Amino acid sequence: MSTSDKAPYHHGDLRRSLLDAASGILHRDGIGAVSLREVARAAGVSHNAPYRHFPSRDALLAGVAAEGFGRLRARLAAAGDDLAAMGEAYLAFAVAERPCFLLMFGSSLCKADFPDLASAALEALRALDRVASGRAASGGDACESRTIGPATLRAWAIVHGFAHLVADGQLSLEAASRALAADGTAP
Amino acid sequence: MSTSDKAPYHHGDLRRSLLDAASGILHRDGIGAVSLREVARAAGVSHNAPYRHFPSRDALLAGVAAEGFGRLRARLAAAGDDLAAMGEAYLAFAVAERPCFLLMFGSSLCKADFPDLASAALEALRALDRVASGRAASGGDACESRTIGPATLRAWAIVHGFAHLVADGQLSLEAASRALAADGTAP
DNA sequence: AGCAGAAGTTGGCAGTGTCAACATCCGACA
DNA sequence: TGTCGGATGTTGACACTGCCAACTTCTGCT
Repeated sequence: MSTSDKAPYHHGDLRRSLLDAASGILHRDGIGAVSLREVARAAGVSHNAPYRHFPSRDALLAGVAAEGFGRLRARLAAAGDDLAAMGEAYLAFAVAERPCFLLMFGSSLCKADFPDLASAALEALRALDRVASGRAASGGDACESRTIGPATLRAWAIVHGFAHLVADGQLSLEAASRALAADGTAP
Repeated sequence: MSTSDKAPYHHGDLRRSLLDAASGILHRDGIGAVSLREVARAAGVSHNAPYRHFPSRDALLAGVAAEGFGRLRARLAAAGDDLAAMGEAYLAFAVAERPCFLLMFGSSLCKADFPDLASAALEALRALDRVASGRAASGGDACESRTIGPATLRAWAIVHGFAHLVADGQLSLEAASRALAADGTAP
């Protein structure tokens, strides 16, 4: 409606608009407020248009979550090869994008149902893995979760635990950040 | 309908029945299936009866979650004063009561809205705190989360992180358990 | 030029949470 | 003992949701 003044053929790029609208509502009003119809309304289309791009509400949410993992990955990558910095970045993401973080790691979406989501998640964690298992140095018996090393697992659990506690409001970012730094992601 | 054959006055003890029914549905079909109407149906009352005992669906879920924290507390207490055992117990709870665990630590319930829930949660963690901060031995500058010590925070974050990863199906219980033991809840 | 199919719309159904008004039954008080 | 207040449970309704089916409109390709 801004780039073109002629109301393009159909819409131009719904799907993108839907993802953006959903993301906006998610951050503004929480996951409970993200209904297919509300999203459609926000995108200016009829209540059934989303079904041409997403087979279900959960599929839309999975799309939003997958993009969230993309942003998380970017943040982790920006932290370079410093494990501690990555932990900070993880935490910062959980705070800055709390609703999305909760969506990404919440139970509402079964990752098995959405391969794209699962791979986006794995992709994000791989950054963490690269650094953490490089740091491990010692032996390398691949843990049974074959794509992620044991050192990563430990680092991930700590950071993820703090992130959840912060996201749940049970802990302040400062306290978590301090505890994280003191803990020894760098033992 | 079993203890009395006469269909008692009103119901006897709805609220208890509602909590049980909700808990049953939660564990059987997941949180999405726990609707006020379904719970009422399972308890054999009309769709509006629950409102005499819970002001909203979330309040019912908060009640279920609070009882979950009670059971978690019992498990932690049963682990005695052994921090490692408590970690195992925490993990075991997350697996055995996965749906309830996800409800308890999920984002759907805002603890600020349900004081009973919040206090039940705190009560459960206090057991962890007692042992962990006893273990800390060193200085004791109370962390800003004044009811929980910093040593607890760290232990909690690790255990909680693993529990979430397991509950999300991203990690097997065995792997988490192994990593947890190796990690050093006993540094 | 015209057509197959993608993209979007209208209408409808079953299910939900919540509110309001009504019925029933217990316990307390006269 | 009889009656009445309030707690408990019921019926009915409303707005909202996800999803399905049938219909229209537009597009890119032959």
